[in-house]
Order: sequence, then C-alpha cells, then structure tokens
Amino acid sequence: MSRKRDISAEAGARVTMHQIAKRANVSLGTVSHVINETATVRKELKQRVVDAIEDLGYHPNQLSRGLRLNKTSLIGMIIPDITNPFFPAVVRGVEDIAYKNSYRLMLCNADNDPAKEAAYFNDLRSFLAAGILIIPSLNSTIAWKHAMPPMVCVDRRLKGWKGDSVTVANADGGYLAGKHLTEMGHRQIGIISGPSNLANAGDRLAGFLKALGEAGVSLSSEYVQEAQFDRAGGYSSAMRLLNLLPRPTALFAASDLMAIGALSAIRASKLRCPDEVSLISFDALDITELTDPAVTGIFQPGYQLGYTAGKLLLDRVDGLDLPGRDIVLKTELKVRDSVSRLLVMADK
Amino acid sequence: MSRKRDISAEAGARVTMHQIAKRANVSLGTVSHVINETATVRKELKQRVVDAIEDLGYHPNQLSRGLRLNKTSLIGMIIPDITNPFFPAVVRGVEDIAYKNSYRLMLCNADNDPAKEAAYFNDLRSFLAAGILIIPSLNSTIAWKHAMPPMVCVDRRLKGWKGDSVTVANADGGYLAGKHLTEMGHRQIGIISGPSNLANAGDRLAGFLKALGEAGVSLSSEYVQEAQFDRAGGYSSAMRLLNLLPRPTALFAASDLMAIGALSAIRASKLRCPDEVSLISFDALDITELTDPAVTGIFQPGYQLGYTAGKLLLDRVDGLDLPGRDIVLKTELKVRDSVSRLLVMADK
DNA sequence: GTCGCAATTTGAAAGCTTTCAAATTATAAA
DNA sequence: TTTATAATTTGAAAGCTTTCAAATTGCGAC
Repeated sequence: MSRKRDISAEAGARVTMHQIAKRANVSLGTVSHVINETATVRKELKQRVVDAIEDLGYHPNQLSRGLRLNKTSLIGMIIPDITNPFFPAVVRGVEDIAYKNSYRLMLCNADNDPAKEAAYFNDLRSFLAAGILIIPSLNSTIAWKHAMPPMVCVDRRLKGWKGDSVTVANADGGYLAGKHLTEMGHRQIGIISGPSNLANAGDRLAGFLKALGEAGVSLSSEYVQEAQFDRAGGYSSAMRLLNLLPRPTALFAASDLMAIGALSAIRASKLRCPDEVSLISFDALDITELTDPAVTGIFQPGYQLGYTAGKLLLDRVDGLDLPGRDIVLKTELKVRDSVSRLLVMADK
Repeated sequence: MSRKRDISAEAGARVTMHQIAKRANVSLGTVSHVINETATVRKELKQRVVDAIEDLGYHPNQLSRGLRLNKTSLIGMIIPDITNPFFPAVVRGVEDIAYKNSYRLMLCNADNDPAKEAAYFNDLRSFLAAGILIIPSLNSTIAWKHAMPPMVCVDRRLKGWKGDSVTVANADGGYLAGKHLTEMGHRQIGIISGPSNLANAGDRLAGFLKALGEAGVSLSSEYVQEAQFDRAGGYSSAMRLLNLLPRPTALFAASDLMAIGALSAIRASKLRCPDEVSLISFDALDITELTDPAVTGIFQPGYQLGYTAGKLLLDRVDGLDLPGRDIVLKTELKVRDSVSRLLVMADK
C-alpha cells in the first residue's frame, strides 16, 4: 500500500507538531519524544508518529526549539573578509566539521571593521548561536564577557584571550623562511611585514629575524617595511625596498597577497625574479603556485585550521570545561621557483 | 551625570524585555513599541526605556522575534563550494547588500551534493529564513514548492525555475571568446566545455560555436571535450585535445580553474603558451592574471552577481509580487597574454 | 469642575517547542 | 480478580517577543 505524499504538505503554512500529534492521534509530548528520542514510546505509536511526519512533511521549527532550549544549532563564524583567498579554506574546514555534527554555519564578514565585527558578534548572541568562531579583525574590540556562548579564536588570537585558540606556527614558519633564504646564500634581505599590532605578523617577523641572526645576518631598520596584508601593501613596500642601496637580493613577504604585490613591483622595476631578486612568501596558497615564477613559501594549513577550531568549539558546546587550549598547527616550506641560489662572494 | 554600565550587564543569563520593562517601570508592550517604533510613546517613557536598554545591555532575542513574526532576518545562501575561487566574490556581494539592510547571511556549502543541498534547503526553512539565494549544485533536486520563502537563483538557473534569477551572459561571453580566437587567426581549436547538464556550460559552448560558425570554422566532435569545472577536468581534457592531429592552435576553457589545469597540461606536453598553443578562458578571476602567461578570458562580474541577486531577493522579502525577473549581467573580454596572433597561411 | 475624544499605555494571547509532574495503561505477582 | 509496580502517555507551563483590543490618561471645551 504505497503511501503518497499528503496534499496538505503542499499547502500554505508550515506543518507543526500539533498537526502531527493530531494525525497520529497522540499527544504533543509523545511526538516530541519520538523526534528527540527522549523517552521510549510504544512501537506502534512511534510508527504512527513517524508516518505522520513523513506524510505531512514535517520539519521542526528551529526557532521554537532554540527558544525553548536556549540555544540553537547555529555556529557563528566571524571573518575579516571572505574575499581574502586564505579564508575560504578555513571556512570550508569549519563548515565540514559543523555539518557533520548537525550544526549550521552563519558566516559574518566583518570587513576588517571593528564596529561591524562587534555588531555581528551581538547578532550571533541574539540568535543564540551555540558557539562562535572568530578570526579577529585588525583592531578588534571584542571583549571577553562572562555570559557568552563558547568561542574559539582562529588564526589570530584576540587581545587578552584566555579561551581556546587554533593558530599556525607563525614564528616557526618565519624561521623556516629565513633559514631557506640564508641557506640559499642571501644576506641582503628586505622584509615586507604585516601590521605590527597583529600577533601573527609579529611572530612571522620574529622567527624570520631569528633565522637571520643565526646566520649572522643583521638588517638595518629600513629593510623592514610594515604594510597591510594585501596586494597594495606588498606592492608599495616592495617598491621602497627595491630602491634601497644596496638593493636586497631577496624579499620576504608575510603573506601571499603581499607576495603577489611584490612580484608586480619587481616586474615594474624591470627586475627579474628570481634571477635578480628572490622572493619567499607566507601562505603558499594555490594561487602562488601559478604565478610567474611560482612563489616559494611557507604553507599554512587553512582547512585544518578551520576543522580543528570547529572541533574545539564543539567540545565546548558539548560542555567540556577545561582551561583554554592553544593548538598550534605546523607550517612547512614549499620550495617552488622564486628563490635563486646566490653564489657566495669571497668578500670581507 | 555620567551613566555607567550596570553590573547586571555582565551577569549570567541574557537580558530580556521583561527586565527592561521592570526597570523602566513600563509595560512589555511599551518596550516593544519603543524598540520597533510601532507606536508613539511619550518622550519621557521612551527615554526611560532607552536608558534601561542601554544600562542593561539588552539585545532582542531573535528567536522569539522570529517565532512571533514567523520569519527571521536571516538570508540563506546555498552554494556549491566556497573553495571555488569564483564564489567568494559572489558571497561577498550578497553579504554586503544583506548587511546594509540588517539581514544576516547563513552560508551553506552544498559541496555539489544534491542531498546536502536539499538538507540545507530544509534547514533554511526550519530557521524561517526570510529568503534564500541559491547557486544550484550540479544535479540539484530542489523543487519549486508553493509554501516557500522567496528564493532567487544565482549564476545558474534551477531546472524549471519560474522565479527571479540573476545570471551572466554566458552565450555572449562564449561568443566573445570565439570571436577573439578567430580574429586572432585561429582555426584549429579545442574546447574544454563544462558539464553539459549545466545551462551555463551549454550556453558558453553554444556562443563559442556560433562565433566559430560565423568565421567559417567547423569542429569535429573530438575537439570538444566535456569535463567538470575544475582543475583536474581542465588538465585531462587539455591532454586529450593536445594529442589530437592536427593539434589545436588554441584552447577554450569554460572556466578559469579548467584553464589553470589546461596550462599545466600544456607545460606537461612541453609546449609553450601562447607561442605554440593559445588559451582563452571564462571567469577572468584575479588568479589567472598571475599565471604564466596571464590568461586572456571572459570576465564575469561575481560581486555584481551576488549584490544584484541580493537586491532582487530583498524586493521579494519586502513583498514585491511580480512575475519572475531574469537579470543577465554582461560579460567582457579581458585581453591578457595567452592568445597569440596566428599568421594566416595561404592554404587551401 | 465635568465631559468627550484623542493619545498613550497596558496585559494577555499567540507563535512552536521541550520538559516535567501527574495521570494512565500495561504487566506481573498474589 | 486484585494489587503493586513499572512503563507509557499526557497536558500544561515556560521560553521571549509582537500585537491588539481594552483600559487609562491627558487635554481642550463647556
């Protein structure tokens, strides 16, 4: 006896539990128990309920549910800008782990604007998000409050943040980059660093300088340019560096977007990369594999970052009560074509 | 008399309208009227309410609100994969227009899986999303139902879709690409087309072929390879095409990702682009500007696409009742470096 | 000072779930 | 057949808002 979809499924308003209860001839409570498996219900009744749900095409109203439970199955994610090619992979990682656990993602593009970020943060709380994942914007003003859903910092740590965070081994990565450059014989090096008020920018720089130090290379301050993590920042900083005397034989860009800008600057200066100027970068996204030349850089596991952060967050959502955990993911040197070996002169 | 934030703002549970009402010594209704401006309330009372809200740090519970109003300020957006570099710009466009109008974005990554897509679709309805924006997945099974929040199709039209949609002039774009190639003297051309069950892939191909036809060029079927819109698809198709005799002097890839794959294939075949094989693509994302060589292609306005779709959707959310609108955004040829001019032989 | 009308203000109901104490039914023992 | 106990089932309350009819207040006119 094939059961065909009931007409009422097509009709106007949404189906509610009441209708299920009536059709299955049971009480509201029973329907709820069947749906949530919060009590054993007699096989026969259960079947009636299941059938009714199927027939009427019932989907629970998540708002009522959230209202009653005082939280939803929404995970909020605040990021600076989805248009930055590093972030989609992170988002994807979050989305995957969230979906697997029946959580849904509310994506918030803070646009590097602290006000917008704060607005989103409040919205997320207004929607009773189960948890929040945040890649803090540049001058984030989000402050830790007591009454808050669980939150995990991703990629960058919020100022004074005591909770969970997942970041990337920025200092190690910077070190790897510095080491590679010095091992390839470079001594005159220009650095395009990220905004100094961003922890990861500072870490990358520190690691890089440490490697230089170990190789006995020291840099005067004009060889370190600070800029935004974007293409324009990379371009203008590279321009300044390339005009210095002596001209650096290699550039370190603290992000791929910057490296791309730097590459344009090198071209615009009629220099060849890597023959005349080498370039090493941070991120090692797919896009820098396609440039001319492919840019050697430090790989950051974006997807992993998101996935791991999602896991930590879900732990908290499930009630885990532990001191804050900091997970630091390893970075890795990806040698491509933008760093040339420098012949060591018999100088000094 | 500076008013300092009340301690209770920090305390445990969320602040509710009741507390505001009590503190301002007015009724619930009045608070609501102040917040929503649904009635004029005496200046003094209003001030008391505003102060209470400020003092207690009240933010309306969006769930109760949505429950009562039978819809939320959530816009759902279903996309195949945020990791596809064409989509972030679209999402960003949507996000911008949504935010401006106080709507928030729920991002759903269908992963090109019709089942996941359908699940998300239902979730969105369960959350009483005000509207849905969908870039349909490959074999989408979403069917038009009567009782549904407003929905707008983006980039691709859903099978049998009668509502609003915003797409790109795919056929025109294909035509532009074909015309450019023939004008540059190419006659022996290989095509890497998208999945034939996707309307935009079909349109691009048709437009392209039309241009060839006008130039008196005809292609035997093995010169048209169908593949997924991704890198791997581009690579393998290009490989097959490059092994054909006579070898095509130019390739048309129906997406940038494919073009990147094709570029790898050209390199792997020890051929030079554009000297031996020209390449033209569809999308003209930033990334294909950085490849070696920069890929000439047809530009699609991704951000515009999202922004426009968002606008159409909000019209509907606001109750606009009109037959479905199809907005088609113009495409544009971006000449870069991957197409060479072929000297016309005095053949035939 | 009183009346009538307009302008405010109020409080209860509704929206859809989940939960919990209470009520009902089934089962086993006597 | 009773009775006691365990297993199900029930219905009302609560969660927080908006809305609407009803109640109250304010004000000008008489």
